[in-house]
Amino acid sequence: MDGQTRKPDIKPQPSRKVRILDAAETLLAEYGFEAMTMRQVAKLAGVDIALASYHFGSKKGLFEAVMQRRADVLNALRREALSAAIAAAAPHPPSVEAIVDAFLRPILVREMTEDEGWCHYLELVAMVNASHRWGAEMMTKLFDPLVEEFLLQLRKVLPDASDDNFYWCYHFLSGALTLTFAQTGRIDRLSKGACRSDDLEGAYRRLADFASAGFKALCVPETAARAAE
Amino acid sequence: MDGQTRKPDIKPQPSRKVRILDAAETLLAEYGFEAMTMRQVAKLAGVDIALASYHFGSKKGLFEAVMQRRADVLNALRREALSAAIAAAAPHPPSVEAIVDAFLRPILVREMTEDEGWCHYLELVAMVNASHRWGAEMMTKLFDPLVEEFLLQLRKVLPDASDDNFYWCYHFLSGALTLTFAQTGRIDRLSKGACRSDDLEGAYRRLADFASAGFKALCVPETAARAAE
DNA sequence: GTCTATATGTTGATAGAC
DNA sequence: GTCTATCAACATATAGAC
Repeated sequence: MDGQTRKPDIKPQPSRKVRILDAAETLLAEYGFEAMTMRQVAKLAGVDIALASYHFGSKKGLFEAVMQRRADVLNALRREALSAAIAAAAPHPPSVEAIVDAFLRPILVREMTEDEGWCHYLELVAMVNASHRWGAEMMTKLFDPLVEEFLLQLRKVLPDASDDNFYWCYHFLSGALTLTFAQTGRIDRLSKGACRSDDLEGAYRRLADFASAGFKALCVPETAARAAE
Repeated sequence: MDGQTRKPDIKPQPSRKVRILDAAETLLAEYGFEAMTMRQVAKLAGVDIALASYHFGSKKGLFEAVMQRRADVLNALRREALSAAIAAAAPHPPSVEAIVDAFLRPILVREMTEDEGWCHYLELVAMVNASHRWGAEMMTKLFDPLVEEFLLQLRKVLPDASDDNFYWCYHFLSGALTLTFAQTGRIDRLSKGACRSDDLEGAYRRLADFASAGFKALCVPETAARAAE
């Protein structure tokens, strides 16, 4: 696992390959895929321009590697959180709130909120999700397999929801989620300082309540009927 | 108003300036700001490459002109819808549902759902909203003045909401809204055909219910307390 | 694995004729 | 207003030395 001489006291600098990924992540979040240049990446990573092509084949390949890297981590954390929610509620299925919480909370783990790299990644996910060009394909590939596991659990506590209401609710949650964690700073201006984009903990808590209420309003017939009064 | 010879039976071709705006709108939605080239714009508009610079100064100027054009139209329609909702409910303030409806419904007017240009514009708004680079500045400038009028009305029926809950709710609505009308096609895949991205009418109806329920859950103390049980 | 050097193409912008 | 011609800068990608 560690073929190097010995682990120094000071945190060793990441490998060049990792530095390229980090640099690309930062620049993709800031400028988007087309505006980011391989030259910028090489410069920020402190390596030669040709090395990125060597490791990732092409600019597109580098982009995909950046997207995949943390998607794997996030999916693992979410899967874990979902399993824990199921175990905690057994033998009953977990509540809507518990499932939504398991979906959202992993984004808040210490490692993420304190790692600048994760912030850049979440900005990037928001751009990709909203993008006509990559939105469907990339988000589907990266996240939807696990999303389907969450929806399967949600189905058990929302058995009477129609398919379309059910999926649209997830879609609304996805839009609110990606925009919120992109931390664009718009809400800071609109609220004149009452809300801060970087208050991820506060945003998470409110989004969980907001989305849970939305799911119930559309996916629980009794609630839906009452709302229509 | 019409300095040309006579209005022909066939719809006259728009002016070159308008054709440039239309072309840029299409290409911006498809490729994003940096990836779109002035050459593509000129080719699609059927004009010379230099004309876009002549009319709009620069690529950035063209981008801003595209964003502004339909924002003005949408804001006018929304202002009208809000006034109508206030008039209909007078002397009471309109309900949460009525205000949210006035905010969302203008996007559905016939002219919009049938005009391909509007679809491109809405894709573009989703990208800008999620963009760290332009999100805060551009959305604030284009849309937030009118958003504040809507929030002022919402305040009247949600007097006990805390400022932060209130603004976060709008933010969630904004994310769900822009992603939904971007029609990225992701939901089509996830739902295996049960939902269609281009079902704007259905999406609007569900989003109105979803967001109204969310607002009430977070901004009505009684509801919020009950939700916490 | 890493870098130098370079091939080959495209970009945004503008000066100036009409 | 509209177009032709052109520029300097910059892009991705790769061949080949180390």
